[in-house]
Amino acid sequence: MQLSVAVQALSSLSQETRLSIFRMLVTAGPDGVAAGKIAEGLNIPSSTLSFHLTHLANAGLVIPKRLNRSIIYKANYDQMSKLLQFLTEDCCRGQKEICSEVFNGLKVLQKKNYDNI
Amino acid sequence: MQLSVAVQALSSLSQETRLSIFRMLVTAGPDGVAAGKIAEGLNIPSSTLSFHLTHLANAGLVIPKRLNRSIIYKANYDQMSKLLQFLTEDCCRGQKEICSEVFNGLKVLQKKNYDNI
DNA sequence: TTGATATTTTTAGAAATATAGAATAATATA
DNA sequence: TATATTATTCTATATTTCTAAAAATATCAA
Repeated sequence: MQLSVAVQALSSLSQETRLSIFRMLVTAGPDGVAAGKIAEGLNIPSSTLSFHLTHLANAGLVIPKRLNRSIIYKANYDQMSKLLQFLTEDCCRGQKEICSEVFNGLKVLQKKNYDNI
Repeated sequence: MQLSVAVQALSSLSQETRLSIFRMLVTAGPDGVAAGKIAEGLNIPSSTLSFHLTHLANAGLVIPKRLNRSIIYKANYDQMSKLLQFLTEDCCRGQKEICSEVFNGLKVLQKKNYDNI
């Protein structure tokens, strides 16, 4: 992932409403969440939400798909994975002082949950 | 790490100049880099640099320390570690589709370099 | 204490971002 | 076709962020 692309993704996540949207979509999983349900859950006007969803979609972090009258948004796991790889490997160069806790944390999640890692 | 703190850290890294500064400081390691050297390396005016260094310091991502006439900046490994933990564990909930590549990437770095992980 | 060096703070203007109401578009249903 | 539903785009306004020159501060050395 290029620096400029990473900046765009980071910029998208560096806003409380958008980070909350992304977290909601990760939690929701592959089914995604309709725009209206997101707006309801976060209690924000639809036009404000739409602005943020467009931002996230431009950064490649979410993917919209129309289903009847709704538009379903899903977290783009692949793009987030690439951002995390950029941060750990490219930006932090795998430095043990930075990455060992992350590594250990993921190892624990791996043991806890067969669905993870 | 709280959501609002994560947002502040992400916001700090979501700007090309600041991300470049942080990468330079990670690469430099524990010795850090003097403000003047950073400005020289990135070819930016000192006042502009100072603005960005203050931003990074407020986000806890860098730590300044005066040494004679210079001010040496170091990457704060601990804060970056916490941000990465927030992103992988709290935000992405350790989802295998997002985190397995990160996990594998760090495992490879672990094997390659005794200094890492 | 004067001058040189290193950096920050102040300041101001330009640019980008965020918010939300109103208008518009797409889809579904009676 | 008329109406309701769902969401986006347009628009205006408010706010924040970025840039960099100018002024101020801190340190050191002669």
